[in-house]
Amino acid sequence: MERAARTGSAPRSRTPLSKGRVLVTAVALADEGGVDALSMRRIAQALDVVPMALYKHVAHKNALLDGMIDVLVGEIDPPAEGADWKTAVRGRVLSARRMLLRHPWAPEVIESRMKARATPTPAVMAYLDSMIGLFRAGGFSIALVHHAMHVMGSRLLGFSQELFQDTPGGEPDPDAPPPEEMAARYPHITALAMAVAHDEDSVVGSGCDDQAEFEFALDLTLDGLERLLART
Amino acid sequence: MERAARTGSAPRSRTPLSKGRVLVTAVALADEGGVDALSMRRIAQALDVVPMALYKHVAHKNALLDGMIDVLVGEIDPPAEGADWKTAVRGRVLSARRMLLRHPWAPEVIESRMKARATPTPAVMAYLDSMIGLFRAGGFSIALVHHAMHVMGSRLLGFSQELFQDTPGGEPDPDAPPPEEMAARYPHITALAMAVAHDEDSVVGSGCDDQAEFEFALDLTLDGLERLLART
DNA sequence: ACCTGAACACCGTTCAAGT
DNA sequence: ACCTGAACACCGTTCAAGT
Repeated sequence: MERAARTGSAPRSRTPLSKGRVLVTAVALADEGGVDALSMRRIAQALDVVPMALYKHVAHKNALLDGMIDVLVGEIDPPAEGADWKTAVRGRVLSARRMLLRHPWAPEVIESRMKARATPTPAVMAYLDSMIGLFRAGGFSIALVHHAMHVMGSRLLGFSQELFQDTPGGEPDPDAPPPEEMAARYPHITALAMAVAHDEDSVVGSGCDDQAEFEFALDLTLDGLERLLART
Repeated sequence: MERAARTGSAPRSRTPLSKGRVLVTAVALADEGGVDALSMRRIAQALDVVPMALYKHVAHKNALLDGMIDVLVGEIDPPAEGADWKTAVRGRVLSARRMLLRHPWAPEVIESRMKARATPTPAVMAYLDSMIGLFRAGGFSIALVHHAMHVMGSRLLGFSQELFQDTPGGEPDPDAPPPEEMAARYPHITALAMAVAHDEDSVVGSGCDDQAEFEFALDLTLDGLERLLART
């Protein structure tokens, strides 16, 4: 009877393997368990396939990571039509940030893969090209767009790049100093943390609105660029 | 005679192992071969020690990475004395950037470790505390420093966060499209790249001065903050 | 010709056996 | 009590044996 259950049909998943299915599965696994827990063997297992079958669709693990980046970039909204450059860029960056919040492992992977590659992945190239197009349509000279791209940097992909999250989580530090010693050793950080906590009448513990701060930083940057544009 | 050579002295390196030696060796290995090639076993080999000996000085590999970050942050110059806030912050960020250029693997490690930890590593905490102190001494209100920290983000540690380096290197892309197709597919990037290449009479190939662009972006940010400060 | 199991050369870390 | 070799449970990827 075991035999009957297995005869006449594919022994594994019915839908055939494809690069797209591999990538989407890999992204889902990374979302669940982080990128450290992502292995070729685990992806294969999730797809109910032998590990070596993956190598028909991705050359090696780095190529898989590149493909995953492109899946993510594909989630960024296209630019708003008919909007001025500033709102178009702003909206797109905020869309990129929403994507990053869904995939917290993305910055690390993008950071490592972008540095290893001679040229960005195709989807990133297309995204950057379209972004440059938005600036150009807004009246930026080539030289000024070049500056703008450097100024925006990875913020274009929604990187918030905080050095420390005001809303802490993650591994509790075993040898973290007690609060009173913290206050003595890092007086300025402590003062800031306390002020922020009391500042707003927010329900959440930290009192720091990350989204608002991101937009604040983004707007400061865009305002700076706008000022440069007006000067020419 | 082999026997004589080995008796009466430690069979391996004479200087005793210490956390500092482990960390410095790990940083050196990462500088040479990148962080992917860094393993506990390889560090042990470089120190002429059995792998397990490392675990007396670092709890596990993540703790080692944290320690390496602190070594790097220790390389950042202390703030200039007697300078106004803007030059003090500017100088320090540029020092951080010089550090990052010496350790290209750093952003990836910082990115991944900072996200995993509830609180930054001790050296990063001290650095941020001192940075906040610079702003405060310059007359920034607590609320404004908070904004400033979000605006500066990981630029404080010298992250240049380019999405693509104008001076390409790294793995050549096997399935990269030929130049003429590149131009058709990414017209804006191509136009920008060509303009930048011809623009300056630089000796280097690319024509993009990364250092100048970094300072440009940094100054735009600092100017924006200065404007906010003046408004209060 | 295609697919895949076993094998290779690595990992980080545990643990028990040695001194 | 300390140190360490062997072992465990994983990796990514090669390769030869199977169909």
